[in-house]
Amino acid sequence: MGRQPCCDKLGVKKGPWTAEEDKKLINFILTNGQCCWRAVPKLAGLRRCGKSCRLRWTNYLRPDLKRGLLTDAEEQLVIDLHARLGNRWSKIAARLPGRTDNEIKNHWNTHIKKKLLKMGIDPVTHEPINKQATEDGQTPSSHALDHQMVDNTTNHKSQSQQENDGISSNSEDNLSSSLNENCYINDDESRLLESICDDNQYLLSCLFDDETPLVDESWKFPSNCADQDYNNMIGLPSWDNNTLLMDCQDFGVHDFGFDCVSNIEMNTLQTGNKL
DNA sequence: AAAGGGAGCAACCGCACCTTG
DNA sequence: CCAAGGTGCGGTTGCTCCCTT
Repeated sequence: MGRQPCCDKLGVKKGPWTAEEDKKLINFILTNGQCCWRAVPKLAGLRRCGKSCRLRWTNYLRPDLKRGLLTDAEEQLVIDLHARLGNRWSKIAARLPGRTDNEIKNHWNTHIKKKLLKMGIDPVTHEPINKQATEDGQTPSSHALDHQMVDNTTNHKSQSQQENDGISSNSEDNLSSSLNENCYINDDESRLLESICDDNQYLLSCLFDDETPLVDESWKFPSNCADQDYNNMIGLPSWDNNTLLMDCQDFGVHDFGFDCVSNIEMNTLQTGNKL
């Protein structure tokens, strides 16, 4: 079909974002909200591709992002979800509030993969490597069957269509019911989830509260202790059931009564914006 | 102290899906 | 129904930092 490039390649800057560019993007999003990424660079005065702006915002500038290494509980959750969902990082990220698909993907490739290999577990199939070798050509275990199911939805490009038809949403978004009622989970996994639960009640509630995508949930700044601390840290007041974005769309940045942008910049700079 | 290599991470690329006219 | 534009996702690249020699 010969699609046009997403942006005019000429005069479009690439590479690491500068603090100035970040500031412009944050200011624009907080003032106008997220809409029409293609138009964002022009309106925000950035010589960047709209895609690049979206990526920068969703992965690094969003005020609800957690930074730093994944906790043990988060890591366990990623492993468990990866066993079920495969490399569908966005789906996995949706169940880890404040984490992005890119971050999880990177963490998986750099840390978890190695960890699993060290433990003798195949990071692709989540089967013990030795066991795999002996079971080659034999009837797959129930867990391996899980992966077949996962792979069937992961690898076929019609997967999102299935989701739209409500097929995949049964296997993913209703993960909780799958976990509890279907043979998706064995005793070991059940115990694992329980341990995750003990470690991080919030994460578990996210895992089993599937009605609302967590990526949206994470915008809400719930008033539990951890989030309160986080809000304080980045200088946000605590709001109940309001999304930051909605507020940002309704009011200009300065209507917040605090310098949100500079706080976010601080957050960004503190967390390794290498410039 | 300097060089080389590896690890980690930010960002880009290309493809596929979704939406709209 | 089809084509084109917009968006999101996963894979990959390349830069930077840190550790080892």
